[in-house]
Amino acid sequence: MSWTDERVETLKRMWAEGQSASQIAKELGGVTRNAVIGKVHRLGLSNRGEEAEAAPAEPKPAAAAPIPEPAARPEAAPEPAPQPKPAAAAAAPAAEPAPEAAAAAPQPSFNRRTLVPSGQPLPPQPSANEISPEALASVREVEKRARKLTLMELTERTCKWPIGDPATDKFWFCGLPSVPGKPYCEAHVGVAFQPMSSRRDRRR
DNA sequence: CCCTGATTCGC
DNA sequence: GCGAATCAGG
Repeated sequence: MSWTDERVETLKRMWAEGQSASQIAKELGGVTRNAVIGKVHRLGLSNRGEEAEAAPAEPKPAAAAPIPEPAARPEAAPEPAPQPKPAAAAAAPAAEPAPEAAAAAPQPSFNRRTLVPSGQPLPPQPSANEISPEALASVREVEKRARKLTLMELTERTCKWPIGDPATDKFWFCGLPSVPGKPYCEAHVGVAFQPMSSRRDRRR
């Protein structure tokens, strides 16, 4: 790979957006973050964040903008794999396209309980649905050991299951090691990805 | 450990 | 010019 005009432009754009060198490298492909950093320096645009600070009230949308929305909702699950326990297999993750919609998380500053739509609000409470008792017990147990990370501290390998009430300061993310390829830890994957079945709403 | 960017230096 | 290796830090 070489630094074609197009690639350099992408580099500049992403760097200006506050993307990290590794993220840019991943996006470009064929280069490492070192290459990106090296290029950045050679282009002389190291000092990022200084001037040119036009509008981005939030330069870093936390990588892949997680924005978890658990709540047993298979249809909207990030992974189109309703399978409960696919059993460890294919160790090779293969090239992940990583669509990264980068739709800069709207992340409105959680004001008073005003928000929280009526649809799928607080996922922390695995409540209502019929989830295996073991899974529920596991979640409640694991939530006690949650690392209590903030949105910014989440990475591709930390559980993004929200715990607590977003309307209060008693809110954080699980943060335990996530299952490779999944956004949640073992326990939360168990309640997040339901086999889809049951729960046919009775006429209504 | 995971991740950042910064610098060096052989190619 | 390039970027792996390395450094320095969170």
